[in-house]
Amino acid sequence: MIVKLPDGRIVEHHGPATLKDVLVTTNKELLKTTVGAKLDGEVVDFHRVLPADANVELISLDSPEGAAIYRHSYSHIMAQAVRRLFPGVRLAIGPAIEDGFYYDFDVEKPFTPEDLEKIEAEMKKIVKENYKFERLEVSKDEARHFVKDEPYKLELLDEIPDERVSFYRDGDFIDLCRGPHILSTGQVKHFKLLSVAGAYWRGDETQKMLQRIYGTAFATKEALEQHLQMLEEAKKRDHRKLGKELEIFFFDEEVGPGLPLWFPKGAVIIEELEKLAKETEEKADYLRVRTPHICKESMYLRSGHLPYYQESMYPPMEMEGVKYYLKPMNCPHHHKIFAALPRSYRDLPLRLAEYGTCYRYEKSGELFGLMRVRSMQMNDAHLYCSLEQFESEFLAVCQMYLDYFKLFGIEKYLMRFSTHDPKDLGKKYVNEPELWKQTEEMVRRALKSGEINYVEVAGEAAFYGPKIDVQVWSAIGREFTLATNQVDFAQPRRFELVYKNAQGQDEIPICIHRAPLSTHERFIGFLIEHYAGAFPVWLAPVQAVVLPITDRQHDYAEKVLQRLKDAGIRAELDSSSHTLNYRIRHAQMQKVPYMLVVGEREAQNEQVAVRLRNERDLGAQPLTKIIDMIAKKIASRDPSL
RNA sequence: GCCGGCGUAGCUCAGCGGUAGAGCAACGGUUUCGUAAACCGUGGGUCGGAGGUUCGAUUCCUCUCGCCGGCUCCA
Repeated sequence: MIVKLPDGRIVEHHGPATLKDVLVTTNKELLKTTVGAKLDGEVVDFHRVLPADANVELISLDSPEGAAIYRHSYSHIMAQAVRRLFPGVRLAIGPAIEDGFYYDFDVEKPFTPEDLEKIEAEMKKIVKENYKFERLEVSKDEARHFVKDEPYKLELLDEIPDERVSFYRDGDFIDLCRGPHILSTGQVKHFKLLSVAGAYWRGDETQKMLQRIYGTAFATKEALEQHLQMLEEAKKRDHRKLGKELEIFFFDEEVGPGLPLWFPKGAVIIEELEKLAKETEEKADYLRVRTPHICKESMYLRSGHLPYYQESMYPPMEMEGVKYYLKPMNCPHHHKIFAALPRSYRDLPLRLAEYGTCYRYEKSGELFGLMRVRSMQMNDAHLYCSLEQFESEFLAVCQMYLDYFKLFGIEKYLMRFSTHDPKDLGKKYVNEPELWKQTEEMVRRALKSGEINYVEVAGEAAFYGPKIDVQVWSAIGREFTLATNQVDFAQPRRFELVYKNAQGQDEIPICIHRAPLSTHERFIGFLIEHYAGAFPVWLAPVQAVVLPITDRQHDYAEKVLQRLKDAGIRAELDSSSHTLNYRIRHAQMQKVPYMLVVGEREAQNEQVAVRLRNERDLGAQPLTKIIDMIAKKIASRDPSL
């Protein structure tokens, strides 16, 4: 047997053995820092008897695979503690997740924060008691007998195809589990329970709600502390906190949940984003349109929104016996614009764009600051094209995302190709099985030809077609779809959209829905966190603040302010009677990119002393030069100061 | 929508069965200052809302609204 150690050295062992046997005889030290091994890509633990010809690579505690193993072990330790403290509990599932673990429990009374403390204390005991994790393999029948009082485990067992299944035991606790696990409960000592929350069994809202406890664990005390501190830091860049502090947006109880109000500073950011979108779309030959916020019921019956999207729509208002709905999407209105004129193949691709205002009745518990709201303005456009044009149109849209992301410095994102799940046809998705297959294949081909990295997820498509979603994460780690690029084969048919092809025959166009800049709400929510409130100059609500040192420079400061404004720079003058230090601190906390200090010397020489938001001091500079510099940064949307 | 937690001044928070307090902010005055908090003073709250228990409720109970952590769902 060949064992590759984390430092690259190789250890040989003769005959079959468990990993533990090998390490005990060759390198006992490694028993402390190794949590398992990789055997032909499969992760195995200490307990597996490995064949004589095995070629394994050790997994150390500090590797990502190692972390997943000990975190999973911690979900067992937590379940063990819960079982000791709440004997009537029924166990559901307990996996490792990114940065931690959870376990779902069915308990009579939901856990309180005090319960969490008790559970944590009990877990510490279990860690100290240092039980070995033992693997037991049994037949399914034996397994059923083992878990006869655990309804959730029985359900899980029924779904395991294998004839034999494994259990893991540590001390007084045993759980159905594939493994692998750490050597013993004392091998990793640093953990913390973070929160309790309700969670439906199998994530299905028709099923029973269980109690989920989240926790985190790390190989070292330092790593745990660092992680906890990172969580604290993340809270500081939470857009809900910064949004109010920087006077960007707020919510008002009386206006309603999920209905943000934008302060003037927020409106500035919106205007800048719209300017960017208009410029970009104009270059790409998009045409702007405008549509009303409501429409009659009949249009949403035709579009398919009413059968497939109704639960996300505000209830209708009735006038003169006709029902009107607030629009949850802009597409039907745009389809009407396509249909309003006779279209020829020469008109295609036709790209209709609008920052459309939509309203969606999101369930109250789903609302989340600006990231999930009920009123939103979408960076929307619908591209109508022929089958032949599809690929290049689709890829051009993907390229547009990537260009935007580069501009904003967005590096951490995931392109997700969302396809339909055939079992939901007619329920979540329009019932066109063949068209679904064809369209999805078309998108797959386009993605491959464009060499775009993506993951494919079934069951996440829009009701009218597959889509590419760009996933990002909020400061506190919640995942959101930022941009979206969707293919629609259903609505063009339903709206009877046609164009005359070169042979003079009617053809149905394909429609691409796209929103690379997401909605103003979600995009700005995301940007606030992405920049931690320190927007690049072109987006900063206040780009420069003029700070006269004393009242004697007031006139000159006014002049500087005027010159800045004349150059199109959003500038303010802070001539309040606070000390200079105070005013600098204030500007700094408002994340104003440029602080222009003017004292006696600057006033005499037509200069300003420039302090940057990043605390760099450019010293005294000619006013003209600085104005020129800032104006250039704005015009080129330069991310640097 | 579901499970749990929380709502006290603009913000961060203290208090608690006898009708409210701090710091910062705001406002007034003094200060005129060279790169992250000058000094003094003043005002500000139907303690989220409604009902109940009580001689008396911000405090205890019920309902309701909103927010937060998740689940589900999504731009």
